[in-house]
Amino acid sequence: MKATDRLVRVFCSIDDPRTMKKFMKEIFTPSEIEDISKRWKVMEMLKRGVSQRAIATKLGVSLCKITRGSKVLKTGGSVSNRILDEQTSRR
Amino acid sequence: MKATDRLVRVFCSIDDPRTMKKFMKEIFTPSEIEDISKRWKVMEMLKRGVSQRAIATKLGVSLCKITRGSKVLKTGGSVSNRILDEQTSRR
DNA sequence: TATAATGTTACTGTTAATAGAAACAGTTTC
DNA sequence: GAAACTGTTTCTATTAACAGTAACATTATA
Repeated sequence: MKATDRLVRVFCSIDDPRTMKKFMKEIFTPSEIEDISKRWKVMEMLKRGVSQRAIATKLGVSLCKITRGSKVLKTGGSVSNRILDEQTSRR
Repeated sequence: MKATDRLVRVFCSIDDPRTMKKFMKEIFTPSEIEDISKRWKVMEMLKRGVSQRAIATKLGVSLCKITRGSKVLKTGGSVSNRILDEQTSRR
């Protein structure tokens, strides 16, 4: 099995948020954590219908990053899209 | 709750490897996935007692990256360390 | 239809991770 | 104790993600 798949399984095996956060701090650099958190926030805001320029201004993020997130959400079978849907409907 | 913590919870909520891999491809760039997979592989090899120079040669990875992984494993309460321990003992 | 708002793409400079290499420290082995 | 091996740190150059900005495309609206 490839290293990527083994890592995927490790992520799957962790279900406690505290442990997950600790693990992420071990395997990601601080700026990577910042980056991916921002990417997720972009996704959340796109899903809420906030305009790309408003997101850019509010988060201090460039448009290229947002377009990237936008494409993911439009992709068929997007996991991010499904998760955000579930979160919204649960409220 | 901060975006980082929300993202952490999303990771925790996924337990199917196929879904996890798909999600990671959505939120990480291809080179980031390459990078973190290599970091994990470094950890695995360090844990097996492979010398840092042997790892560097085999994986085409610089020593600074390996020292980074080495420090994580030595840290008290390292999640990576515990997971690798569990994997080893299970075989 | 003209204008405004929004989405998308392209370009340049910046920044963080890290490769590659060298140097130094500690340990082992002879 | 000298030589070899291993771990760690430091330095410079490279690379990918991305900020900032502008340009272009599409859609909405007045």
